[in-house]
Amino acid sequence: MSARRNVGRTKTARAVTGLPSIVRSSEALASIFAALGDPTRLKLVAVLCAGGAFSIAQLTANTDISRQGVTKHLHVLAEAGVVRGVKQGRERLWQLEPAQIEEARRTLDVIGKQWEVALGRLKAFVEST
Amino acid sequence: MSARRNVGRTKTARAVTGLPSIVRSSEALASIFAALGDPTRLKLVAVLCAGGAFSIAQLTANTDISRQGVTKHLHVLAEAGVVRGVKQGRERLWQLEPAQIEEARRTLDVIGKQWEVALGRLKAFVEST
DNA sequence: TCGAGACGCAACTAAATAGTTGCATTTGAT
DNA sequence: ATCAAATGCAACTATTTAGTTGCGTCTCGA
Repeated sequence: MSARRNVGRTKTARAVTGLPSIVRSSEALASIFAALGDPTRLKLVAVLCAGGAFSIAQLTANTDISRQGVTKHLHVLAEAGVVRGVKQGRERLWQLEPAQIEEARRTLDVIGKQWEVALGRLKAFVEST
Repeated sequence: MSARRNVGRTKTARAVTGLPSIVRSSEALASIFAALGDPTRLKLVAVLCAGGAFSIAQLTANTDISRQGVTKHLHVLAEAGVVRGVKQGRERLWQLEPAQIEEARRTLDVIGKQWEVALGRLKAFVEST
């Protein structure tokens, strides 16, 4: 796979040196966003953020898909660390893992702030004629 | 598509009535998260959040994939409203659309806060024996 | 004007994903 | 002991997606 990569390369858009931990471990971060990037999973998270621990059967009742479908989505969320399931008797109870949500939020915060700062610099530069 | 939905339905995990605009328009929101849910696209966003406007050729120079691959990713980001491209001469310059980023951040904020509140209630309930 | 740089479009491939069905396993309650 | 509830596991299908190649178009500059 991959031959003749970078068709049309030019001057390289470096100059973006100070990017924090966004780029590093972008794999894990992207997996968090990807986990949230599906309507069904987003609804599951919305239900779970009520703070309780719900069984698969309970969570299935809110969706239009089969129990096994919900199970798959839960595993995707768990893989990304957004959610955690604990076996309790004959059912498995799922709950949010807020740390990962928090990390994603922080990332978006950084992106937004960087953008603001950059806009500020640009404005200052334009006005410094 | 879909036959025998909701296999194993039980009591329905309602009781989650006050969920704000997270569930509503979950399609659009999910598309934002999905757009960020890919390492290549996350890196593109990281570069763009430096505040400048970069051409496709420039952005391609930072990745391991072809120019057309980058173009596709940019279109995914644009579809989600995360990014915007403006034609300028013979090149198209892409820049961030911080409003969407902000909306995603706010959503994660709400989720986290709801979780905290719910945990607080749970703790209070447990201690109110 | 004409060549090269930057891009757009279309077709195609391979892999991932969402969703299903069917059946086996565990466990609580009668 | 036994039945039903709740889940787990595996195979399978269809759609989406990431990435490619090839070629055509537009536009700047010598």
